[in-house]
Amino acid sequence: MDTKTLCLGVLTHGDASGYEIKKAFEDGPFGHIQEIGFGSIYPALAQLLKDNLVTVTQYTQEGRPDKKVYSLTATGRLFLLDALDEPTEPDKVRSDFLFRMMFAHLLSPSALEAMIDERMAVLTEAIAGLEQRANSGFAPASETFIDGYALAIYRAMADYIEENRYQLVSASLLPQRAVAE
Amino acid sequence: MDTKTLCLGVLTHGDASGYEIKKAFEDGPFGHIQEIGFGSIYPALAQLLKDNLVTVTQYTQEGRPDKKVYSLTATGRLFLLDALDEPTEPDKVRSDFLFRMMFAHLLSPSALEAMIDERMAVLTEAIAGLEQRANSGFAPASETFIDGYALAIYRAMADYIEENRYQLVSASLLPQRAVAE
DNA sequence: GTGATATATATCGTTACGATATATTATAAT
DNA sequence: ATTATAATATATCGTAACGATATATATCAC
Repeated sequence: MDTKTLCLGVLTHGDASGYEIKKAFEDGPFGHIQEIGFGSIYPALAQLLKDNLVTVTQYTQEGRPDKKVYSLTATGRLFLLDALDEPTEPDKVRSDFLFRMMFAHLLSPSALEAMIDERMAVLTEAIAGLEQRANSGFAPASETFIDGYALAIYRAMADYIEENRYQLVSASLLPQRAVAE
Repeated sequence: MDTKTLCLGVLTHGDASGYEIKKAFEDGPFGHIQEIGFGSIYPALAQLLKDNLVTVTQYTQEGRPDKKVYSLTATGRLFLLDALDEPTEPDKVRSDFLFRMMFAHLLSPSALEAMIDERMAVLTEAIAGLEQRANSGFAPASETFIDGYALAIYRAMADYIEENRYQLVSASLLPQRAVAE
C-alpha cells in the first residue's frame, strides 16, 4: 500500500490538506495503521493531482499559511476501490525495542531495565488513550474495530513484558560472554 | 535502526553470508523483529566492509555459487554496542490488512469475509509454528522472550478478530453510502 | 519575553524497497 | 522421464520512502 493510496483513503473521510492527512495517521482514525511523514505526503499529493485522482482548492488564511485542501475525484475513488481489491500484503513490523532485547546479554542490567521501563510507559499511555477514546462518543464500526484491535495488542504486549521481563534481566546479570570472548 | 546495524546484530551470532542474514530475518531468531530484502542487505554489507566494521572471506563451493562469509571486526562490535546505547525508536507498523478493514463499508460482505478468513489463516499458522518451536529444544533467553512475545501478540490478534469480526460484517451489509453519494 | 507547540507547505540527499538477472542443484510433481 | 519449483547465492537498478531541514506565523505557557 503506497503513500498515494493511503492519501486517497483518508480523503474518503472528507476533504483534507497534507497537514491534516498527516494528523489522521498520528492520532486520527488511521493512527494504528502506519506512520507517514511530510516527505512522503506532499510528493504523493502532487502526483495524485497530476493523475487527476484529486483536485485542490487553495484557501488563504489569516495568520496561518495558506491551506491546500484536496478532494477525491470520481476516478480517485475508483482507483482506491481497485487497490482494495488487490491481494493484501502481509503486515510489516520493525521493532527497535525487540532488536535491543535480542542483545539483553550485552547490556548492563540497569540499561536493560531502563529500556523495559520506558517501553512499559509508552504502552501504558497508549492503552490509557485508547480506553478513554472507547468510552467517549460514537465512532464508525471500522474505527471501533481498529481501536479495539490496537488496544488488545497493546495489552497483550504490556502483560507479556511484565510477566517475562525477569528472564531477560537474569540473562543480563550473567557474565557478558560475547564481549569477553 | 538501519540495515547496517541490523546486519552487525546478526553477525554477533556468528559469521554469515548475505543470504544467511536474510534467512535470519525470515525464520531465524530475528524473524519477528523486521523484514529486510537483498536489495538492502548487499549494499549494507558492501558499506560495512568499506568502513572496516566487517571482514569477508570468499568460499568456493562445488555446485553452488561462491559464498562470501562476513565476520564482525572489533570496531564493528563497538559500533553495534554504541547503536544499542542510543534512544530506542518507537515501533513501526504498516498493516495493509487494517487499512482494508477501515473500508469495510466499501467492500462486499463476501470480499470482507474472505480477507478476514485469509488473515485468520495466516495468524493460525504463525501461532502453530511458534508453539512448535517453544516445545522443541533450548534457546537463549532473548530468543525465548521474543518468540513468546510474538506468540502473545498473534494470539491476541486472532482472539480479537474472531470475537469482533461480526461488527465489520454487519457494517458491510449496510447500504454503501460512500459509493452511492 | 522567551521558548515551545501548533499550523502549514516544500525540498533534498540518503536509504530502502521490489523486481529482475544470473547460475546451479535438489526435490517435487505430472 | 521430464518438467517445474524451491533452495542456494550474489548483485544491480529504478522507484519510492524517509528524515532532516527551511520557511513563516500565531498561540500558549512559564
